[in-house]
Amino acid sequence: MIVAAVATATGSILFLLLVKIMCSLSLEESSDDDHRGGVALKKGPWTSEEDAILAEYVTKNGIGNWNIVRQRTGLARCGKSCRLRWTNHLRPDLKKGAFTPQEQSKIIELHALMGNKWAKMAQELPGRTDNEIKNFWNTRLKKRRRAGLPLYLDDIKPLLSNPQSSAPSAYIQYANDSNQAGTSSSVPKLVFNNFTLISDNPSLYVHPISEIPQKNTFEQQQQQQVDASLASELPPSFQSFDDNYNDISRQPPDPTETSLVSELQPPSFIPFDDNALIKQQPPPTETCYDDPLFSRLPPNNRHLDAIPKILDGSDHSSMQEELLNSKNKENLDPTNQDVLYDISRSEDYDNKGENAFKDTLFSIVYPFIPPRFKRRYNNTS
DNA sequence: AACCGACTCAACCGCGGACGA
DNA sequence: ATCGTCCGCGGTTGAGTCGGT
Repeated sequence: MIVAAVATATGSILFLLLVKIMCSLSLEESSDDDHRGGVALKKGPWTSEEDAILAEYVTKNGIGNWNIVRQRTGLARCGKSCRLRWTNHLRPDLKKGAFTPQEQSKIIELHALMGNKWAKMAQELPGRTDNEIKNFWNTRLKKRRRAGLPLYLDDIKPLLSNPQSSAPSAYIQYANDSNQAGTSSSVPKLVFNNFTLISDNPSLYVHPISEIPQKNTFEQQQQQQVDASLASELPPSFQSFDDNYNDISRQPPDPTETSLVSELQPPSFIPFDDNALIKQQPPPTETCYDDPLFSRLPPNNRHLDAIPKILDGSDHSSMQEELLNSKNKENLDPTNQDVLYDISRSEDYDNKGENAFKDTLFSIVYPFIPPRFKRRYNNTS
């Protein structure tokens, strides 16, 4: 009997303790909100009536102390839900509709600088919410990952602030820079030395190896038929390289190589989307080539180290030598030369190894790889 | 017309920082 | 120093929509 009474009392105490703990937990915001003050709180989409109540309250009382909104208005919504609804939908300064191309470019640029800092990014895009930006980015991320496309110039992003690079393609400008005085922004700005984004063309990225066209047999046959007519339309860099290559190796071509000529055509892409860029400064003059600091190709030629990674590794030294001696390296786009220069001088190159920059390097260097090496790449990939 | 998968986006969740008692 | 509350952030979910079959 006594034992039973003790057991009952102990059980009651434990029960009361449990109830107390449950009650205290229900008052914490993190577990919020379903039953605050004994009233079941509503979840899910807001109705226009709820919107009107909340908007009227905020208009009269201003924002802040969201948890008393329910008490004052009778809304069956928690404070967090009210704040979210106001900031993301009811604020009068919100911009509705899809992101403009300018805004998309800005988001891409900001994400390259600060990562998933949606709220910070939203500060740079007036009228846009962090939620909108986050959704936009995640959608874009999903699409481009599926397509095997890079998100931005990711591989060279670490270079942008590389203090050792004396001739960077771009740098990060902070709000307290002298020439930024007067701006209220606290977010650093990405500044390109020689180029600026055309705002309605957000497709600025380096094409990865995966975008190099992989022709099937039928397409190869078709390609062979049109190769001759296309040859005269090749970009100058390809034509001049082929001329140069022919100058170097005048011996009769190997018949097996001849059959592969159509595979050796330059890829149908431009290493950089030139349409996305406007040149602000004229290309460097020829005298630049003589200046080791501003060599049109990286002086230490580290970019060439990435190439054997893609090839079979047996003949890369001769290919490097050929590339180095190639007269037409002047045809390399000045911007790409800057990128290569930065990459070759980057500490990140040492830290991450060549794989981190492989795609970027290869897309730039590809047009300058002799055809026979391209064939080797095609066979081994 | 029905179904299905992809996509969009509003809303929720959990966490952590700030701040006052 | 500790606790409770508020607030904001980033990640995730799920309902609705759209387009293709």
